[in-house]
Amino acid sequence: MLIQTAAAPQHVAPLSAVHREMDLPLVGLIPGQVMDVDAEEEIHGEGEPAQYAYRVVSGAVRSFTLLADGRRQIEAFHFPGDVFGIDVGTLHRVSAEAVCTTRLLVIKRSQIEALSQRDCSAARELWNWTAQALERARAQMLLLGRKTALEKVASFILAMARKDDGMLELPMCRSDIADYLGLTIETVSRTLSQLERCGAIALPASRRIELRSRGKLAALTE
Amino acid sequence: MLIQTAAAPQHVAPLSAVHREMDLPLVGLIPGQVMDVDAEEEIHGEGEPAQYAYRVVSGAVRSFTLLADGRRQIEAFHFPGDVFGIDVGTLHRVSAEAVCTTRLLVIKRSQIEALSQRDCSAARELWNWTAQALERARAQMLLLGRKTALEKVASFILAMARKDDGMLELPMCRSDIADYLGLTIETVSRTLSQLERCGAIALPASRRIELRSRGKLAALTE
DNA sequence: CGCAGGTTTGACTTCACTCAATCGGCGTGG
DNA sequence: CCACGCCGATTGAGTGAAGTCAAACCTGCG
Repeated sequence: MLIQTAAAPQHVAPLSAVHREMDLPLVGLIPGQVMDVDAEEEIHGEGEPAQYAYRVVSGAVRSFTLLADGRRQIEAFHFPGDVFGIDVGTLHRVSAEAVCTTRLLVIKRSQIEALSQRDCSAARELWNWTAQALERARAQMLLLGRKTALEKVASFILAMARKDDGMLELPMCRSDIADYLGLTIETVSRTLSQLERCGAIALPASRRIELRSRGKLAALTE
Repeated sequence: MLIQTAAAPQHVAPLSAVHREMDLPLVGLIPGQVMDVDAEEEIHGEGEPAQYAYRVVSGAVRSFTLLADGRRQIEAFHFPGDVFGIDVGTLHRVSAEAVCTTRLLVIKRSQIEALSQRDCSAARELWNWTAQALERARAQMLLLGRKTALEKVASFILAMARKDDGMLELPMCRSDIADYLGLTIETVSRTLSQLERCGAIALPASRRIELRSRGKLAALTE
């Protein structure tokens, strides 16, 4: 992390009130602090005390859980605007790492707690974030349990291309994609090549995907 | 459903205040109504307006989503005490059906809304239910994406045996288990037979599982 | 008793995994 | 500027875990 390497997030620079308000409606009532993390750096670990919650300003974050032998399931990627790390108990139930150089807003859990006890609309916003995460988790369960490799990769591309159109730049490597989709890197790679061959996408660079036919992709999504 | 067959849940009998309070701390402030549903009956459908939330009194419920071609992923089973059907938006994002004859407490969504705007602790409880569902969804994502058939079935048995010890009676059929674990009924059946052969469980009837060695099961869970 | 549904088992197939080799882009150093 | 090495990505060959299709088996019920 920027400036200091201590385990706990360090204050870097308070954001201007205007900027903060734009980025954090409601939860923005709490004075968040900016934190910069390098690529691959851990933000919080599974089982650690949940002292902070986070909002992505720029960059990307992966939340994941591990099995004893190291198999990894990435639960979600978090992009600018997304909130993560709000767990109900006192411990984080997943680990989170920066996928690339990432800037975060850090919010003290104790302040969230205090606010949500005073302000029902803040409590409601907390609920909203968790419900949104649940909604995504449900879609991911359907993908993991019932879709083929082709459908998984097509769904992934369409989900990542929500905002952009035509071209998208992936911040994560193949093994991140594989662990998100419940596949191996080889299968991800083969499937992307297959999508390129059939004209659905183009792959000008390994982390750049050009959408050639949204229709073909959508048809494969089932 | 009992008494009437209309799509909307029907009032049956108000529960005594004491009983209601025991079953529904906080959300119990709202006068819930009892509803009985038959096995296989739909409770709410995906995309329907979310007029009600539910709490299981007795029986079992499955929440699931479908792909266009009918492939099904069961997101969760709900047992006595569990709350389901609290979605944030105005529409249910999953379908719910009774696994067997089931008694539910039904709560009007509008009343939940109203209460959560007045009472921060009620809002917090709503958040809690959703967060609990998310927690389970995360564990299920790890299972679906990264566990083998043997690990999936062993995990399932251990999760179902949380309360009971030694013997457990499953309310659901093999295809429900298969759609919950991301497997086929044949694989579930074969895997159960395998667990019986290796002495981890006994299967005196198709829906009855006797735990013979929790250790062996746990070892297979990874 | 016989049917119907769910379940188990068997034989075979296939999709995705494993292992291994090769490719390609990028940064470093000669 | 080019050569080298590194690391992630791609591709290929072969394997294996789970799926498909199909038959047999319970078990409860009319």
